[in-house]
Amino acid sequence: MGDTQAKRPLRTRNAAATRAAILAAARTAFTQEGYEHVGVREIGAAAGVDAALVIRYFGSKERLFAVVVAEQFDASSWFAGERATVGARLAHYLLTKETDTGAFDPLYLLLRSAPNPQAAALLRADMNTRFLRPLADWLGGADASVRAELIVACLIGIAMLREVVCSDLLAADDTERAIALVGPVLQAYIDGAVG
Amino acid sequence: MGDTQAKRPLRTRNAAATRAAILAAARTAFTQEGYEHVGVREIGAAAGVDAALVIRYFGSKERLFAVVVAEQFDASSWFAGERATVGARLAHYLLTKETDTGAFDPLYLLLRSAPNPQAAALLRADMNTRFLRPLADWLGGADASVRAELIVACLIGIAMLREVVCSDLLAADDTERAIALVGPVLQAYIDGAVG
DNA sequence: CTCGCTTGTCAACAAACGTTGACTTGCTGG
DNA sequence: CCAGCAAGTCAACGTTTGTTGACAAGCGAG
Repeated sequence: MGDTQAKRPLRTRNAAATRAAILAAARTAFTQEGYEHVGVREIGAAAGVDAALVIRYFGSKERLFAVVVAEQFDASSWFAGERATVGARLAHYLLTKETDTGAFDPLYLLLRSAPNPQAAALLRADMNTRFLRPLADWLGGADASVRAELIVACLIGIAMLREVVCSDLLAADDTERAIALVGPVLQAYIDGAVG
Repeated sequence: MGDTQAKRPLRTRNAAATRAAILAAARTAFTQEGYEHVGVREIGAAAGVDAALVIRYFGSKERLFAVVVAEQFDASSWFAGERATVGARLAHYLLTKETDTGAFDPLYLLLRSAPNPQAAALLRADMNTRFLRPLADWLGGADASVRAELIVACLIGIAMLREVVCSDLLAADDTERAIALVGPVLQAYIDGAVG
């Protein structure tokens, strides 16, 4: 966050390290601001590098975004541990996570970049192959794919609500109540105990 | 959709009618493509008018968007009729609605324009005052505002999933199953019968 | 009929964008 | 030690964007 100066090398010449720095900067920026609101100049500056180098290393902004998406889309960390408590833990994570942190979260990457058609195409592909499909396999049972989608829809919707309509509701006071309301629903989808 | 010619007046001089035409064009365009992917030139062309006139009538693109949002954000049509069947009807509407139609839907306006900070601020305000608050009042009971938010989150999430991840899942075959799974959850939030 | 206000168009603006090619700088193998 | 290639910078391009001010045209009142 502090290395915006460009004169002193600031890092010994190393293609791999520079590439990694660009990728890390892009990951943070895309997650926080979305595909279209991040410029390659901004990414370059955050990595302590000229914007042209970003293009030279990744071909285009779109391909850089594709690398970021492919690199980090992963559902396995979310749906792990004891199955009976996944719903509650997921609800807790969703509703207590700080929204303004730079930590990567595929959910925020998705909802902040979805309106762009090119970004949406990339997100669509990885969302299906790396998230929904594994989740459906993990769920098993009847209507596994539909249940997987509804779980993801629930996650996206809550993240979206916290992101866009953040001010008034879902305030700190109601967080516990919200967790108590969301958890069982998620768990019902996981167990296939609805309908 | 067909009146793109600009030479012949095509409409008698009428400020009110022209303003309405611009507003209608903006409504459709913003809903289908989102705030940032619509240019004032595009809106003007759809209304059979020069882009400069759009600005002269509404001050700026942002204010035009604000008018569109304020004009149409309304929850009352969704949460009407027999209370016991609202969940099922809502689920059916959500999952069978054609996504590519030009029909206005505040949900799509929201999720396609949310990444833009200025648009998000406007959406946030109207979402709260014109949607969540009335819905919470209509719901009543314990945790009304939290339940209202979770209902909206569910709607947004499903719309988002259909919009972004449209290809593989939530296909036509599974629609009935999805409706059967979503309806009861929404109804439970409406009745306050969760947790 | 004609004056004058309203309605509308046109050309141009400054800024930002991704991208490109030519240039300079630094490390390293022989 | 120095040639050569890799790593990085710089200036510029062509578009596209929202917005502006000056100008043309139409309609109603007198």
